Amino acid sequence: MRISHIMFFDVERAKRAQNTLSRLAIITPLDISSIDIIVGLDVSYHSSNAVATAVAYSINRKNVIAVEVATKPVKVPYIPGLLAFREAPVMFLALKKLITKLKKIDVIMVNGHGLAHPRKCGIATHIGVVIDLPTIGIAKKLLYGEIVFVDSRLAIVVDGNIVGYAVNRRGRNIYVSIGHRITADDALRIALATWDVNHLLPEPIELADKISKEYKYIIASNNK
DNA sequence: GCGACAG
DNA sequence: ATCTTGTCGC
Repeated sequence: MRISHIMFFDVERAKRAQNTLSRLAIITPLDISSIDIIVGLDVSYHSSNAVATAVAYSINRKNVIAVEVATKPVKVPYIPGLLAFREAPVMFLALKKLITKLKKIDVIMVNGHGLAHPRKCGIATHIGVVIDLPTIGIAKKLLYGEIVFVDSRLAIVVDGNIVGYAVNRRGRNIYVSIGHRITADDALRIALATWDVNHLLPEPIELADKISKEYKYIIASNNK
């Protein structure tokens, strides 16, 4: 039996890349009033294929504007802290398809963390820095950081700084963190502005997750 | 060495 | 993430 190339992933090199990318992450306020199009990014799997879905959601119209799906054989194992090297490549494929069909994108929401990460470079920050657009990380579980009560809110603190907030939904916490070109407060405002009270996740991510699972068999078989 | 560990 | 029926609880 031949050794799978999945074993040749260079962990130390990946961590060095994250340290480099994290230094390029920018924390800055957004003009909330002009924000409209939020893109949600998520990935599902079918056998050895990753299926990424990019959903463009309009805050003003409270509706989906466009959807694009992309697939790619998975070549990197899942290692906590290094998720971006497994999922970002296929997310970029779906994102590029979507960008060619839209006038503009205001913010991108990624399923995963941003600065709430051991090297301050979760997948949301990784993607944001690479394409230089505002990004927000949305995760169902905490990976890194401390939860601290600040002004009656649950703040995610890393190295003494608030990098995001935990939002209680359906009795469990959902973690919203800074990805790139945004502040923790603005990330929270935008997440709440797109959050359907009946759903566990903000709508762009909720929809990307559902659509990705809905089409993975069709897309994956179409990929053979 | 031990435990934790996004999707 | 994914493999999966019934089942406990609001």
